[in-house]
Amino acid sequence: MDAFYVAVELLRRPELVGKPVIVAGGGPRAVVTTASYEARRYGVGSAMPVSQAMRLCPDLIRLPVDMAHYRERSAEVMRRVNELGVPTEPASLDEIYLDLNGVPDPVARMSALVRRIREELRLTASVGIGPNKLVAKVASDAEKPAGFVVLTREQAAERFAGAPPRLLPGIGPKTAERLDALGVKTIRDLQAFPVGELVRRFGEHHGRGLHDRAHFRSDAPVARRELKSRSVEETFDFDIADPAELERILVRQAERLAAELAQRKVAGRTIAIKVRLDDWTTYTRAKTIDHRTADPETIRTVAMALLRANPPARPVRLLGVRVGGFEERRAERPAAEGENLSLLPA
DNA sequence: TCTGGGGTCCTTAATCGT
DNA sequence: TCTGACGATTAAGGACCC
Repeated sequence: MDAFYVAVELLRRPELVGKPVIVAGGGPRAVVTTASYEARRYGVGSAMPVSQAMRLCPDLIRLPVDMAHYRERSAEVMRRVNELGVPTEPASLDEIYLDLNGVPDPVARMSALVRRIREELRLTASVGIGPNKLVAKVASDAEKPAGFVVLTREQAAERFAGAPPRLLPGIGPKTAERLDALGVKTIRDLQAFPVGELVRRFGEHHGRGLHDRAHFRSDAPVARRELKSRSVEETFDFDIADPAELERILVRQAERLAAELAQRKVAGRTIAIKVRLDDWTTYTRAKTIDHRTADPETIRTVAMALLRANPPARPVRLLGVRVGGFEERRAERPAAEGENLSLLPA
């Protein structure tokens, strides 16, 4: 979906259409969640501090985040997507992969879908069609908004050859910087870079991944993914140094998190806290217990023990709690002769 | 008035059992 | 009893994505 949160907001604020608009959190430390295309012309973009965005565009209109509403509108979109009856993989509220293998005329089906979304929901979507998720993703981004790009792997490798490596998903600021230092300025440079050298410098996995990506090779299946962890975290408007206050906040977060786990009917074995200090140093501390839990008392007690064992040395900017390890623990070890598997812990 | 919140995946290191 | 290989698990940090 194109500028999804803003687009949804503009449906109820039609007088703002055509103006530079952002959806952003409140408070002095908020960042931009989504910017309208008009705002982007000023250089405003996602993840930018709102303070900076306002400096770039003083007339910027700032709307608060209303996730519950975006979730509802997203469900309306996703219902229409899923009516195609093909395997899907939601990537977020506003992105979804479809496995169109075996679908007779995928281009026609997808343009009909986009038309439906436009006419029934008054929202615009962009589509990328390709032989794998990587090509589809980059193609869908290429002509936003309302783009519709169909490419083979070879066409993608040629069409984006002149673009910076940063265009490829998985290559972020750090990797782009390291590649730049190696003289790799474009995807073409990356395509030509010896894979052995990439492996030597970035490691087996990442190195080979960079080479494959540059050539738009990808074999990740379209498959729905299970939730692995759930967390609650909060950046304070003002840094907090008082340990008692931090503990009160942690208790609230633990209880909120437990409620969400219960609602989703999941439970986990690993409980972790996250602390970000005023100088932006961040640490996490985790403890894995012998059973899965969603119990507020347990989560609160473990989180509190982790905080007390690791008291922040400076004022705290962010505090959070996480529960992970949802999946069933499975003994991979082959059974010894005569061993009774049924006596093993779950 | 620098830098959110909710996630995933990978790497590295330590530890433990067979 | 010691040693090494190896696989699994845990912990911590970091890169990346929307």
